[in-house]
Amino acid sequence: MPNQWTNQEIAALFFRIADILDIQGEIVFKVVAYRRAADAIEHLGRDVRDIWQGDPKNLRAIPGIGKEISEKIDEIIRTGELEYYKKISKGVPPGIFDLLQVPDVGPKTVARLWQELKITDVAKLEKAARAGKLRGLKGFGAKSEEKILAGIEQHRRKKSSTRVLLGVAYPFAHSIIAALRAACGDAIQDIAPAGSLRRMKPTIGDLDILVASDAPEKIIDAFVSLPIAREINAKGSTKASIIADNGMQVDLRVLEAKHWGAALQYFTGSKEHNVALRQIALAQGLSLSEWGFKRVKDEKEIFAPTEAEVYEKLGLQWIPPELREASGELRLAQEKRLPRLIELADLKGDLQWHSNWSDGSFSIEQMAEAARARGLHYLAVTDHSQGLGIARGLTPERLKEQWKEIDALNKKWNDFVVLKSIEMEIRADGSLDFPDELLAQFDMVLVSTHSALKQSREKITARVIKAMQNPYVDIYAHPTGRLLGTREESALDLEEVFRVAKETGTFVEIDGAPERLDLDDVRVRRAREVGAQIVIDSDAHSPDGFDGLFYGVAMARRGGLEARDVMNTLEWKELKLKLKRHKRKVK
DNA sequence: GCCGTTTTCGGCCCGACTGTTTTCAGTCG
Repeated sequence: MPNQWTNQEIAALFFRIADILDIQGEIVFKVVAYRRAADAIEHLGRDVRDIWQGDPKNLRAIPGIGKEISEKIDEIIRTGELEYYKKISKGVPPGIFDLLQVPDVGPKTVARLWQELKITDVAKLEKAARAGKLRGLKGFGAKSEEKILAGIEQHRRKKSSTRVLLGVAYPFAHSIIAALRAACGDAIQDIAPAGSLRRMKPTIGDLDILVASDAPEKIIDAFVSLPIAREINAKGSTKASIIADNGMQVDLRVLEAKHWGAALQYFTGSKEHNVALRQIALAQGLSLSEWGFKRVKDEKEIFAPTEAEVYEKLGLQWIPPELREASGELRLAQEKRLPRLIELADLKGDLQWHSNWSDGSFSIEQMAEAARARGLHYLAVTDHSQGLGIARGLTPERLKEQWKEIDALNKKWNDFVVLKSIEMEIRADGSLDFPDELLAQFDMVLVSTHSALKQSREKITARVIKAMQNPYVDIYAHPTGRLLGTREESALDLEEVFRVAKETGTFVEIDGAPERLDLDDVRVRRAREVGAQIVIDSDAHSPDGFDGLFYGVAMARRGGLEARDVMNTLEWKELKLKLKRHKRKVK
């Protein structure tokens, strides 16, 4: 029986090996190789055993994994241990790794602190710095001590603060942009968020905002004078950094319009995408930086005023920011085969949201009018079923009352329809909250789990699969059950779930609620590869909550989905034909 | 350690900043 190391655990081990080699002064390329391999495993989207299948050679299909590392993974899967790690980690104090996390303390510094001063954790480092003992090291002065103490302080702050949800950071960034536009008017030639926000990652660390302007002082002054600026970290002639009143760090950079394209590309990242892009540039005799291109042979500068020109110059299609994670997008752009990503406007309906019949705050009519105003054509009401008592889950009796209300409402519009659905609880034993006779009367049925989320992989997977095999179950919602920053994913075997979803014709959901964003990009990509059909829902509990569709679409875009991959881009009339219950009828 | 329409050996992204240096090493993003 193979042991159950997760991808994340295997990745963490290789990251740790990289740190040890780094401190030991191993050549950086070897260190980088381990980090690249760790990163690849972390973002695989499927269990590494599925690729392994008993033969380490299979693993070499994964970019960044060659002979040595594939054999190490093989050893970990087979034995649950890694001799090489035991060997190199011998005698390495565990506090060393925390030291590496302190800003301005890198592997070289850690090695010297450890060997020359016997400093093996952050507490000892702080003590030594305060006592003025670091300046004894060659190349260290009083300023180095100050810098390290400041770094320790920052490290502590960072450790205690969590990343901010995309659903919070996105509107916040755009409010800053609006405020700068209002304050600076024509002085702003262009302005955009960069970094992980522009790539629409589920959580955001710092905000990066880029401005093209000929009057940088004016922009910088306006920025540090914003009412939301609680502290000013740095203020120079072309960049500034503040801590906002919500605790987020916001960095602003101002540059000339001729550098805009290269700078926007550079600051959007990801780092891995940029590294790969520069390699492509180099192969064409071009050196790429945030300032533009430089021809290697004669150092001639070539500007890229727009981002499209950066990619075009390299013979690539422009790559949407959501895809820039070095997960195959560059090859697709070279072959001019990038997907035409889904957009918010492609969605015709929302298949999960809640009214005041259960734990929502607004009536079905209020929610429907809000959705209609956003351009949607249908909504499937999905209040909770009785099994979720805490959310005032519906009994069959109350359900019948709700249906009367829905029937009456549907007389109101001829361009909009409210459908009868339910968010039905899959009980811990895999049984469902309602009998099939009742399920048959819904327009569609969505299922999910809210309890016993810590069941073993086997148990929870079997539970979900059993539900998906029910002929009246149409959608499996927020599959992993994660709550960002609050609750880990369940141990569910998603590969198996996607496979069964395809086989049974059950849709899997991307839940766009900002605290969920479940599925994430990696899983979305894998779901499509396996052949599962996907829907995007808001899980709204109020009219504002329909913003969840926008964030859900962002996850779909990150996962490379086109409109045709998402079932609720269809009008209800067409979607209906895709449901199991209808397919069965026409057979 | 990985990888190959310039290579199975010899490369492996780029620039800025900092502090301590008289030319550079380390760190960061």
